[in-house]
Amino acid sequence: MGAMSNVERAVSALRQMIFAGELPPGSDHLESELAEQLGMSRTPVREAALMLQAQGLVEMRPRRGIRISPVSATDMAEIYDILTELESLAAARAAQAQYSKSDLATLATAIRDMDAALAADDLRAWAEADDRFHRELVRLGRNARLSMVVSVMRDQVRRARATTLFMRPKPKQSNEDHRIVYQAIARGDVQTAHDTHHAHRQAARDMLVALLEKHQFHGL
Amino acid sequence: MGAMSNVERAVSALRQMIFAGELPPGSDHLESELAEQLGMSRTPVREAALMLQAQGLVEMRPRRGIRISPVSATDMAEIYDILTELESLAAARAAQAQYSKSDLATLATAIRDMDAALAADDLRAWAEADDRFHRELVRLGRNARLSMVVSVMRDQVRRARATTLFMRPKPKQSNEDHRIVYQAIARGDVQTAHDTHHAHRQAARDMLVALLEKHQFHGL
DNA sequence: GTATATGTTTATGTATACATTAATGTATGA
DNA sequence: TCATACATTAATGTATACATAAACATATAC
Repeated sequence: MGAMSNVERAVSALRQMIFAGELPPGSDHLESELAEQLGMSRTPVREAALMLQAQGLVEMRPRRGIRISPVSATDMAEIYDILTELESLAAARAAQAQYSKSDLATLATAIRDMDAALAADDLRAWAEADDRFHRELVRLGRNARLSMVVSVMRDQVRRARATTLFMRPKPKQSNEDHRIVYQAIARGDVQTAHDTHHAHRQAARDMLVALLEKHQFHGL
Repeated sequence: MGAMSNVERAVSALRQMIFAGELPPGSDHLESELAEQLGMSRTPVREAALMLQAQGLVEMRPRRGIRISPVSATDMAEIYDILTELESLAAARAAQAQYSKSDLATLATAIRDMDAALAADDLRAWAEADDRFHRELVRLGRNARLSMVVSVMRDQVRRARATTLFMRPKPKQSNEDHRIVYQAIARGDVQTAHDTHHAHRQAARDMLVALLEKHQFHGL
């Protein structure tokens, strides 16, 4: 029925704990501890940790336990550089694909939700809709591997957001950019879709890196 | 001494077998079979398979065994699209970094080796030097995550090369491109480095995809 | 002959036991 | 006091045993 293996349970539980900050960046955890917490044996925990390690969320170090990977300003710069290139390509491909208005409904909804969240000053809701927009954008680019890579990178960004979301300036220009990208895709303007999104992500990168550097989240 | 775990041994053995074609694309293998072949228990084989799965080399399907991932023309298009963007970024960053001639020695050597291999009509040697060039280029871009992603993608390309290397036209333009990229990096010409490499990879993509499509390597 | 239900097989998912080995603590000597 | 060698500890790496559940085959009904 609820055909979900313990490994899957462990993966999503650990992810949740990491994103919630319950397992703080840089902290170490024994396989046996985590296994007990999750009510299962070490085996599925180990396998889950291997998967999360492949996604850069944890590092398994011999005899030191499972370390929750820290995210430094440098890391964030690396990640955003990758996101910038790959998402821009996805935007270009989406524009090339000649999608109909109804194909783009999810994008449009996300944009409206961001507007609403911003008007209501609800940053959490904004971040959620922003995620939704970017995920859908990449999906429209129709490259399964690219989607995978981007989603792994976005996971790592998400972890820093607890820190950055309430320190960064209100994302006003951001919504403007999204709208331009959306319209470019709708009318098949490949260049504009690509370049606008590229600039959008690059701006976000510079802002976030500066923020993290300023607040000395270097090794955290 | 030779501190190498069975998991590591399993990973490199399986990689070798996959690249050598000993485990053909699309074939299925039981954990227990592989374990016996490698002279170890299922546990390290399973862990190795999980890692290779994260890199897209195999797929673990419940009760069907470990499947060696096939690489179709569509897959190749996806992979090259990613390689194109990320390697071009690396080229741009390398040009930005103002490397000295001696920093670029490895690149230069790779180019010379490609020339020599081409003159001697030794395609294997050419492919090896070509790999070396691209690996070094990415390294010079100084983005650890990007290097990782690119290396995973390149592994998948390598698997198709057994098929494509001797069917494709002689890589003559290729060497020309490499030289232009090298010179652009050496003089700090970011735009040329980026654009030339971008076009270089895109041309390779189109050629390879056409080749694979023609020879109906769709599901293989 | 087809389709459904039932039984059998068997590969995997998980738990557990054990071997290995790195890290820590202790003692000895200078 | 400090350094080195040794013993101890304990976490991981690996093997193994077993429960589970999917795939296959068989049989039965229509």
